[in-house]
This record gives sequence, C-alpha cells and structure tokens, in this order.
Amino acid sequence: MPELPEVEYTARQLRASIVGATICQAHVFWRRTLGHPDLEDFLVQIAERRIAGVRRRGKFLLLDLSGDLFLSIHRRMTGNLLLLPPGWCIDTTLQQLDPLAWNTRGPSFHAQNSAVETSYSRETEYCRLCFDLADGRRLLYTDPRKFGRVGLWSREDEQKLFEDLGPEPLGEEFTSARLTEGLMRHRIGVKQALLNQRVVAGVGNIYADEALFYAQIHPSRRSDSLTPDEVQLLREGIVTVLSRSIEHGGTSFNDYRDLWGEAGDNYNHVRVYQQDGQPCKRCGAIIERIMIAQRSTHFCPHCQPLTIKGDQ
DNA sequence: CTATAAACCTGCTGGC
DNA sequence: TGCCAGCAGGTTTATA
Repeated sequence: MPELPEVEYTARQLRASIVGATICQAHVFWRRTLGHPDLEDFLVQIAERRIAGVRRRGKFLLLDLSGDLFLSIHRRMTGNLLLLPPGWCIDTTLQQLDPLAWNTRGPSFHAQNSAVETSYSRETEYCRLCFDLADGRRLLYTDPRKFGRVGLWSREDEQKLFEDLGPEPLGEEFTSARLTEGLMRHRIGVKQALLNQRVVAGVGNIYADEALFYAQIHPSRRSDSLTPDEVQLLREGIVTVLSRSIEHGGTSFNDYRDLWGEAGDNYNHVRVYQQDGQPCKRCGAIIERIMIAQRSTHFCPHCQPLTIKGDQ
C-alpha cells in the first residue's frame, strides 16, 4: 500500500521526468476514480495544461498545473502511477461503445517496440486514468481495486482540501510537542492514533508498526499514556522508518510499483511488518500478529511490552 | 469522544 | 481441479 515513502518516491521520480511537459488530453476509464470535478469539466479543463511542479502532502501526490490548477492523486490501497515512453497505443480494437464501461481490467496497451512491452505490459493492466503528454509519453493511473481518487482543483481549494491533515512527519513542524498534542487528545490505542491522518500525515499500517517497534512501544498502549521520553522516541522512530524507506524506494509487499513499474526494496528492511512467526531482529523473540481496529498489527512481545519497564 | 460496521473493490488463499 | 467464503486495508460515512 502506498504510504508516505511510496508517494514521496514517486513524486521525486515525477519531478525529475515530467515537470515542464504538457498534458494534451486525458482519458477516463472508470468514472468513480475521478473524484472532482465531473467528467465533462475535467476533460475540458485538463487539456493543454503544462505541468509546473510536483508536490506531496501526506499520502496525496500533487501535480501543479498552469492556470492555477492542480491534480490531487490519492492511491489508497492499490493505485500506482506509470510513465510510458512514446510509442504506446491504447488498444482500440476492444474499445467498447461506452468509454466508461471498462470494468475489471481496463483497456489494453501495446507498444510498437515489443522489447519495451514485456517490461511494462503487466503494469498497464487496470488503467483507470490516462494522461497523454504532448511529447508522446503517457502517464497512467492504474488501480486494480479502484479505491484511489484523482481530483482536479483550483489553487484556492487547496487549504480546505487539507485542513484536516496533521503535520508532515519529515517537515520542521513535526516536533515532539506537536506529536504530544495529537496523542494526548485521544483516549485510544497509540497505533490507532498514528493511523489517524490528523495526528500525523502519511503514516499507514506498515510504518505505524515499524515506528512503534523502533520506539519499543506496544501498539495497544493508550495514546495519552505515553511519557515525554516515549513520545520523543516515537517521533524519532516515525522519521527514521519513513526516511529509510524512501532511500530504499518504498515497500512493495504486493501492489506498490514506482514510476517505471519497479518494486521497492524496503520490504527487505522491515523489522516487524508481516514478520509474524519470525524471530525479532533485536531480541530473537517471535514476532506476533494481532488485530487492532480491524487492521493486522505486528510487534515483538518482548521488546514492546504492555507494562512499562521497571513499573511494579 | 470512542467504537464498530459497512461501503468501496478485486486478487488471492484455504477449505472442502 | 473447482467452487466459494473469507480476508486484506485507507478512508469516509453511518450508527450505537
């Protein structure tokens, strides 16, 4: 699942490859993927826009466009971006009468150069949205499960769009004081608090587990019971695991791919996520898996005890 | 405020 | 081998 590191890594790749390019037109293959505005306005407004910049806010990828517009892309569970070199065609032989009637698979893509095709063709399945660039390249939004959302907004909409998002964990605003404020406001488990995007933006299931392991805090600990030292360590853990994953190109357990269709390497570096049954890398105890708020949660029962060390 | 569940979706896994 | 139930999870919305 794309969380902050995966979105950041994609943003960096996009920044190096498509800033300055022009979108000549867009295709929509699944109506609900487009969250805003309606289809007709979207197709008219997106045409002939220059891509002026690429940003990220939490798990949102943002493309700044000419004319004070921007695209927001939230990939949710299985969404990916794929940049195809020139020479790729959308297969029209299977084109249906209703352009929005592509259900499970999305349209097929084929390349003139078959050698290029083999490395990309798997990733072109499940295309929900396609941006045709003036230089012949195509930017695809793919999403098997269709949970992700793409929106086109004007500059003035931005503040309202993100008013509920918490601090950026890799920004200067993410201080221990700020994290404390978010944690103390809730009387819920600390893992649940970390998944709340108002507490900190961009942390999802993988990095919540990894950060709690780093700080040696049990995921079920009440968020308002953490000591100042624990909060500080947790802040450090969040920054560390997110930064480390960006360096490794993100975590690919199932669906995440980068702009070129490549898997990220960070799954080789996780400490607890999906490591249940394996020995803890710190102490050797067996990693456990429990359910917290309907999400699988992985932790080391020895390194992350529920009772505070030295207490009683 | 907190908790729970359903909805959105499809690929995958495990049981029979 | 094949069918089917159940699971996975980010976010929103509804309900208790």
